[in-house]
Amino acid sequence: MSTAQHLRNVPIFSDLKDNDLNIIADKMVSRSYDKGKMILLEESQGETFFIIKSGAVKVTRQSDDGREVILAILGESDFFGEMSLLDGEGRSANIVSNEDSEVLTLSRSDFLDCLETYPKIAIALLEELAIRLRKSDQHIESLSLSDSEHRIAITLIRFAQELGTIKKGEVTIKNLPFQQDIANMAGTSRETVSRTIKLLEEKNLVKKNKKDLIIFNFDEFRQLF
Amino acid sequence: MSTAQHLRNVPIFSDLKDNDLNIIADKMVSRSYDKGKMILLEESQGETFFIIKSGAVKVTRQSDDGREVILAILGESDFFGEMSLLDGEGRSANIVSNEDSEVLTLSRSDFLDCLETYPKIAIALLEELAIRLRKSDQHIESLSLSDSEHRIAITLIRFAQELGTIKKGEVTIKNLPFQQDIANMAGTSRETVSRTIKLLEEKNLVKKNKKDLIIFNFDEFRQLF
DNA sequence: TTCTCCTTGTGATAATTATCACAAACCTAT
DNA sequence: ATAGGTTTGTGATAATTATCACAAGGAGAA
Repeated sequence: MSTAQHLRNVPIFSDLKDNDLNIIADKMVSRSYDKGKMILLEESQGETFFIIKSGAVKVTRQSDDGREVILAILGESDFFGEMSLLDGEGRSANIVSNEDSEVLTLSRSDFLDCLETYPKIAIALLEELAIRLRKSDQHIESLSLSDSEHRIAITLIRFAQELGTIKKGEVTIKNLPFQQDIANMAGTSRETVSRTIKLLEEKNLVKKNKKDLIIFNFDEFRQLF
Repeated sequence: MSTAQHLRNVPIFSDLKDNDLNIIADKMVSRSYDKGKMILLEESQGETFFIIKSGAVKVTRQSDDGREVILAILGESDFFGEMSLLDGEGRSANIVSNEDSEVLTLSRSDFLDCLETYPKIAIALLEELAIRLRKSDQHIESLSLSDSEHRIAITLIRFAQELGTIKKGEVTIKNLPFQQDIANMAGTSRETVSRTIKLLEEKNLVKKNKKDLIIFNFDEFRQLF
């Protein structure tokens, strides 16, 4: 698939005319990262905008003693790197390739030019940031007000929405992330994740199947948490 | 002060020419809210953009059983209401007037017109949203990885940065918010806030003075937490 | 297959923090 | 100044969750 065709799938570019899309596509450079590779380091200066062509990345922050929080997992057609381009501050998070991934990159100046030239892109980007902010707010709420069972369930809901496939009310999350990653998203410990998923199974809300997790009744499940 | 003069202080409008500023100012309507009044209700449809002319507001989310998280406290020249205008979703938070406040409002369509007409506003707004997202990320990190002492200290640092006055390394937070509000921001209980502030006083890091709180050495304090 | 490494399950225990219950301190208006 | 309403301080206790320790399970390499 051509670069322009990839961009077509990215919400912030989808409003553009073919012609304009090609102009931008020409400025982009493709890079690949093996699973586990660090793509962006916290603290470093932000000079690049990234769009995920294939694969997935983890957005994380780390404390001094090495524990990490996972802020988000981004997949195909998602983008990152925009924050420090926009506000000029250093990176606020690490980005690690979560599978072998290919990304398209745009330099700082080309990115900012784009925004000036195509107001529609800026507006679409605003929309996307608003969505992310909304998710962050929900995340903060759940960390502040919910116990670990709820937080873990909410994390599973997030995965279901992003990686799940629905089949008459039943959602299957293929390749559920490791318990440690779920714990790092839910702000709890690995052991608590293990115990809680067992609890949810005992309540007949979910079922594990090898590396997959099935949520029997997704609507009811969301209702509950 | 005229509406246009107020807008001049708002970062997202500060790049505009006087002329354009006046055009926008003409479209704005002023409203006032007494302390404690609900300005925006979670779940309701978002149709208005707000700029704070004077006073302060609390951005909160509430759980079913009535407990609340405070996501932010916004003051003069800050704005809110943009999120649901941008992504079309319902409100994601409540806004409550925290003091008697005056706000300027802009209708949905005027706001969106502004963004189309003045790309600079859209870019400045992107910048502001990036800053907010960054703060949210930090907030999530601290809720996930820190114990209550750290979270409370971080909350005090936030207040110091937003409401504090510095005097040779010493920051005074005038009119420290209620312990209950601090607790709702830090994701802990009111009692824990009381005990923790006492602890910080015993460590000679801060001192209470009536309704004010003094952080003796702000740089060191930030270092520690 | 078998060995090794990584991931998961689970009990026991410790640590942290919430909750409850008041008393004390502080405001504000009469 | 006093009364009534808020806000804060503090002990005792309970609940939740982290941590430690290790067994068991699974996946991939030799």
